[in-house]
Amino acid sequence: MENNTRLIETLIRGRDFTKQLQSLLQRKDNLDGSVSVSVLAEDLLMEILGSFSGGISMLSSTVSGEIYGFPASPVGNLVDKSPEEAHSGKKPVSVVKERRGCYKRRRTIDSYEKISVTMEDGFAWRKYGQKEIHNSKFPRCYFRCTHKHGHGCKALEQVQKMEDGSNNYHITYLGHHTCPNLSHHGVVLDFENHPNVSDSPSTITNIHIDPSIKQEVVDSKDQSIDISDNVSSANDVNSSSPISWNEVFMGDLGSLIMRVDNEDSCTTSTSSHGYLNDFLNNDDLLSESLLFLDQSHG
DNA sequence: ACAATTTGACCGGA
DNA sequence: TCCGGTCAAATTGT
Repeated sequence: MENNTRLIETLIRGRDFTKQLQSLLQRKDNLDGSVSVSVLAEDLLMEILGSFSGGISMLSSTVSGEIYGFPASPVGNLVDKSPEEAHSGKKPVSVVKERRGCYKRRRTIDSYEKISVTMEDGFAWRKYGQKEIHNSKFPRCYFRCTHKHGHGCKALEQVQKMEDGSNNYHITYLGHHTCPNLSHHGVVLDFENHPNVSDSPSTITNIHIDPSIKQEVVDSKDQSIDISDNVSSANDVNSSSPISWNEVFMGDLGSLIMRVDNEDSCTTSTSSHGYLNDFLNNDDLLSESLLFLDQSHG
């Protein structure tokens, strides 16, 4: 219960920071020089991301501590290897046996997907695996946050090249960054025109999200996603589905901001800013999102 | 020397 | 048993 209070406080903090960022970005519209503004915005973004990540990880740790849990010392004893074992490519049986049950497969919660022209997203990722996927032309690459050890950050990323002939990547994010220094490695807000969104003078370009991005929450197999449909409809103002609150929480805030900005740049008739404003101004929606989080983790 | 990546084996859910 | 996610030794890069 005390945790819930802390969680709410944390999320409210995040909302307040987002309000500040919003007014900052609005102020930016009236300014031509945006260097100091973008620095401020970057700091605010860090605060926001920290608040949301903190709240989410609080919830994760209290409700389902094992979701992302890895055992502290999963590895078998390699010191006892005989010289023969050490030189053969094969691992000794004892080592293999001690690895049994050494990790738990994560559930497919706290994930969201997006399509992007680049794998670069401002976070520092380290590749830890690659797999050929059945019936897929391209392998899937597995990344974890570089700060997994330093800060215990449990964020994971899966990247697979799309088979539709484009050079887009299908990126799945699992978990949230809890490392504190995320945006200093490339998530920089600048407000120069992006070639693909030249209509908007206030486009955040250095977060790698393309205007065609459409993100979805995926928490069950039944919610299969036709990526190509989503990409095509993302630029269709009439079919563009409203962002939902679970998307707000499941996605990273950079994507959220890009999406809002993107729809703005597409001069959609329905003000997508409304969704952000709703979140910023409506305490009921905050409670609603908390309820959603509670359910999704239960 | 240390960090990052590659790659084949292991693991568990379906 | 299959398939995809993860581990960790070996290899490569800085």
